Amino acid sequence: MRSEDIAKLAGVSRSTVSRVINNYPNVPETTKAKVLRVIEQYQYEPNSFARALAGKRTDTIGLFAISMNEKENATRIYQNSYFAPIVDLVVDTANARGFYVLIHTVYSPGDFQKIKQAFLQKRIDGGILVGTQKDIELVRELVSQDAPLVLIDYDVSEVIAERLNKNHLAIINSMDYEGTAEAIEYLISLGHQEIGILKGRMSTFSGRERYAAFESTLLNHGLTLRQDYVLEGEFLKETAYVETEKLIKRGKLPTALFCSNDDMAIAAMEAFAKHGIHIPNDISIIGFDDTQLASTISPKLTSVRLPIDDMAKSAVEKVIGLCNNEEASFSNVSFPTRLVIRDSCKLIV
Amino acid sequence: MRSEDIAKLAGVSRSTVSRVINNYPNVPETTKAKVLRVIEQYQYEPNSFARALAGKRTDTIGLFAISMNEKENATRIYQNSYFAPIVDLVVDTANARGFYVLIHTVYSPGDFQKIKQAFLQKRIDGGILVGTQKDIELVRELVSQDAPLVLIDYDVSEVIAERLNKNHLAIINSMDYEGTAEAIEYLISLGHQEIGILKGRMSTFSGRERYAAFESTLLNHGLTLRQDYVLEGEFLKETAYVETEKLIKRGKLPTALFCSNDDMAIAAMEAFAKHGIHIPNDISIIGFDDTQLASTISPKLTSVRLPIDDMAKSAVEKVIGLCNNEEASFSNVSFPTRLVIRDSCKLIV
DNA sequence: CTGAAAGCGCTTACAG
DNA sequence: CTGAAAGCGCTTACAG
Repeated sequence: MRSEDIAKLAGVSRSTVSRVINNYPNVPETTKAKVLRVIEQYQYEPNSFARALAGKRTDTIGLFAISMNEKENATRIYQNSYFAPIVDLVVDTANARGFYVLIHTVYSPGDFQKIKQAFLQKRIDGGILVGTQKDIELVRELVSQDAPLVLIDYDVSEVIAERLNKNHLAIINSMDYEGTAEAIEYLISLGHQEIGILKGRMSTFSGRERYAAFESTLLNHGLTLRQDYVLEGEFLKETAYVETEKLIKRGKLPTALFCSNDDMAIAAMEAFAKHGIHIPNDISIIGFDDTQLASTISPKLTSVRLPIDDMAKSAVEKVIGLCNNEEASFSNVSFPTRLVIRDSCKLIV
Repeated sequence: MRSEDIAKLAGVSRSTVSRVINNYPNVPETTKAKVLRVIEQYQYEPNSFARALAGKRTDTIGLFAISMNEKENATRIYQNSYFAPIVDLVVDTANARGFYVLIHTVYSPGDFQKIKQAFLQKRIDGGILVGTQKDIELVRELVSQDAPLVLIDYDVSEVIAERLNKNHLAIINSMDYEGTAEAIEYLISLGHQEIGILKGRMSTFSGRERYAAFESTLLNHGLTLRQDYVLEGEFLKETAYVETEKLIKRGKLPTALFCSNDDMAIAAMEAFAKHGIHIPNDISIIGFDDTQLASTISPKLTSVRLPIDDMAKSAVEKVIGLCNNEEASFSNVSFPTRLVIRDSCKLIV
């Protein structure tokens, strides 16, 4: 069933069928109704490729999940508590707006080619990039072609410094700096003076932000930052576990440990438990991300909730807006985090 | 950059460029090399829509996640421990085979239309349907058009009984019946004689299979099936929690409880914990699915592991095979589960 | 081995 | 208001 067939059945030309389908104003209600009836009856759907080829959009956006850390179990990206809700919200929001979502994972630099391809082959109108280690050169190439692009969790100053073409570009972040500061302030308000940190991967924007906020909040309060309380966790459970055990073996513990994500917080809790160190009585723990596990483990973990829902929804709105040319050509929005207080931190007297 | 441009630059015709791109045998190495060099140099990618329109495939498969249970938090489908790994494996497997994945969620019967549309608009070469309550009428419509289709977790006898056109159709299942039987046999081998069940949603294939296996394994061993030990859990945490509390209030407990999924097992554990009933000393618990949480909670949950990886990978292989017409027109494969023994079941003496 | 031409199924100025 | 025609960028018999 092609538009030609519909045209014949309705006694009009293909042009008119097309006008009806695309809701052009200059077609009288009666012809419109006539055509629509036939379309309805035969469940006609215009061929999306022919449409796109003839100049219409594809009504498809790309969602590219980048995970290039060899240490992570690379084949489990959508089970990750960070990616999963993003997929959820992006797909739902896009679907609700009548867009399809093409989803692709990037595990190696070679896979970046696939992102470019999706654009060059005109498979998508725009794309959302999420995950660690976005390749600035790829981004440069994409934006130089005016491909509508949204970056989630990206350092804006890098974009500025690199003098990227900022047309059709949007950047979505969470306010990790402020969120971390709030968490540390909370610990301080409980009376903690000796606070340690499990750092995230410093090659990521969020890893750097969380550490920077930790450092400056301590300094602002005149607290000392002991280097043996600074653990390189790299956002990974295994690394965090090992580092925590090293800390324990060194003898002296901080009274509180800020963990740059929940995975590491849980690993630390396991390490402490194994050595008979009780949470929160012996040491207070605070996580980041507020994953599902945070409220499930015992004791329940106090954590900083990431505004993933807002970020994902906003990313879709932005990319659709950019495709429609109804968005300002460059935007940069950050959503606030929220400290969720549970049972893993203790008041010091 | 169009094939025409490449042709000019390489000093050949569009036909030849096309032949090179599609790897036709009848083009000499030297012309091939000449053309490839230009393609390389300009990073040319053929327009996917023009290709598809001219008869080539789209190299895209659809993944449709169906979740129509109003009680579930419908907007969280990809965070579900069942869907998330399927998305993972489907996307990865498809990407590795050079296919893109179009992903769409179905929350209401109206959304089914979107699946049909994706096919009618020729956006995809084939599709994978996963989730509860697949609409048999939709499936009938799709298969009647010979759309390559793979159904995950679907009752084969229904397909047979409904006399569907089985061309270009494949069905992938897990061996829930055998898995459940193994779990119950295990409990019996530990000495349990009074075994209860938290049932899944009986409108789903897996819900029915798991219950049927429970029932017949008890009977096979001459054990009685007490109706007050049969709880309607509907696969939901909340329902399971309420039903477990009712069981507790009734006074007499079974010595073991088989839960048709881990979510319900965890809810039951919470209910028992609240009433001071100890696991596994007072009651043994066994779950199904072996989700991430099973190995995290305390005590660690014994559970039946679903072969989700095999299922998802196989689904992609099947759908690609069907698109290539290299698969038998109908197939039906089931993968075995595996009982993962942890700490939630006790030997009875 | 290779090019000219038709065709895939739409949209959109253009002309009326 | 509406149709004939050109064009989107490919592929593929067809002819040579």
